[in-house]
Amino acid sequence: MGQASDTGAASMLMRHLGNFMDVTERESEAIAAALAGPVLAAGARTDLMTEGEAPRAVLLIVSGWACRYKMLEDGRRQIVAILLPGDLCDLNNGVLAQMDHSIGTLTPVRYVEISSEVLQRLAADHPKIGQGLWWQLLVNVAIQREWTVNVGRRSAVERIGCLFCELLLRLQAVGLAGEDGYPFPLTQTELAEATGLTSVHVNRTLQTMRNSGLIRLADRTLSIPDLTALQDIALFSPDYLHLNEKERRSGKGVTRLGT
Amino acid sequence: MGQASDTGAASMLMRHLGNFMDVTERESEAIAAALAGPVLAAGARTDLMTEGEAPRAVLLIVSGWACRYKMLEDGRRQIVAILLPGDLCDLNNGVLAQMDHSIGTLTPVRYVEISSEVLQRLAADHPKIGQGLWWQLLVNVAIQREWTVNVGRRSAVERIGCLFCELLLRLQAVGLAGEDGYPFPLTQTELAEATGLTSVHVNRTLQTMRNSGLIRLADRTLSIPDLTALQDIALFSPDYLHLNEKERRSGKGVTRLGT
DNA sequence: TCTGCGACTAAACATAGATGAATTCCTGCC
DNA sequence: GGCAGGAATTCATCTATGTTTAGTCGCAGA
Repeated sequence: MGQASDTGAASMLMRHLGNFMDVTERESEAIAAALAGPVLAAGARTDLMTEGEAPRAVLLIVSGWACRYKMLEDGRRQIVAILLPGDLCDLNNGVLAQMDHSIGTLTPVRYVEISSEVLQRLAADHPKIGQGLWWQLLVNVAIQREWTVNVGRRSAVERIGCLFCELLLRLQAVGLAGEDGYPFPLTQTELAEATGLTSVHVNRTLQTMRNSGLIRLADRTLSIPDLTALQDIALFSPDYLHLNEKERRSGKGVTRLGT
Repeated sequence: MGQASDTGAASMLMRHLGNFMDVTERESEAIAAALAGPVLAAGARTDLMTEGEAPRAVLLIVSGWACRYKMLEDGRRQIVAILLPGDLCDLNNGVLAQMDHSIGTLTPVRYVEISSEVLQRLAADHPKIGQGLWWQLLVNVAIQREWTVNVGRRSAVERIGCLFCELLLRLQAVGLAGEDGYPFPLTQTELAEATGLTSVHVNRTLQTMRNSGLIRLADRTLSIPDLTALQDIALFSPDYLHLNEKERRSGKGVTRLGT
């Protein structure tokens, strides 16, 4: 924090990949070179890509929050993913001709656009980075599955609780959350769109959660006094985020207890 | 149908990839070689892979239906994807150490296991096949997103309607569905687990849909007398299946009207 | 200072869908 | 040919969540 270089595009991506692999000097230079393009900026609530368009490039979120969303003809909107700094969208390889969903910002966002070719070359020249990108993609799919479970089978408190836990871990993974809380920019309406509820019911549910001391949420800041309690109530299990692959692969994978 | 070779592992995969690319003689031989392993069989309702395990290999469904599912601690189950013949599961590249969901059969299934290395070599030697595998993966992610919308924002009729439409198109894409119907092996309980409903409510909803003539479903066979009507009622749009990429890429992409 | 807008809150009412239990219908199996 | 167990069906009841409406607050612009 504080130092300008820490919040650059390359270092943001490296922070994220750092959860999967150790990045060597050489690799870090290659990443910096690949992300040399200009950092672009977009205001809150604007589309970075729109359903139906041809995907132009791969987007790397540098700061701010964005989301993937789909709309039904009659206006119902579902946010299907939240994109945080360090997240790479649409590792498309030029395969799909048309976006089947939109990408929109939730807050003001800084981002860079990377061409598929540059990324492909990066992955080819540095296999470990290639694996890292692959890891990001697979984790995103895993998150998408978990979201399906979330809206399909969980109650309102559970849905919101799980989302809060997921975001805490993901933000911590890129150094953007404290021990037990983080800035939470979503409006209740957007929270509703992400959880498959209505804003009214989200409001009701947040009140309950506040009253029972599960969360504190005010002034766009969320804090979770007792993470274990929230995880238990929400039936949240962090496995699907695959945040510990590095340790596991490096052989010390024996440390797991119980399960 | 009928000829044995038509239902082999290689030809099943090629049927699927055929929606994305034209497969040359050379490529088809390479695919056949890569899938030379034995065809395995599993009964209905058994796990091919279980949450928590290390993924052994990539699975190619040759015949029968399977699914991905996740269970909550208290027993609630959500089916997050349906796997049909020609589908490749867990293009994992050896990156993730642990399955975050299970893969189970719905009917008796014949399948082959392919090692990541073999697939990687296949993709490296035949870039177009590599793209085809990439396409499969991206479409699966797109389907997953659509399922999130489905359970998050759609009503019971819409959810079931959309699922029926999706399966029709996907089965037609591998030559396993007729013009307006297909064998439908799921029980109402499983249908409920896939749509985020209860079996009782699925039953009610199916009655309604039958009575209004939208579908016929009996003897494990579904038929859709008026696909357009069902699509309209369910707010189904097939874009996310990306079944027309071949035409679109080959330049005649100008044929689209309206939109 | 006034006005308008969006976020949040709140309460009353409506309903889609869940729950639980009972009955019937198949289908495979002995 | 009878039986067992799962699947489908139906009913009655309940509740979590949606809908509607309205009020408050803070902030931005005129």
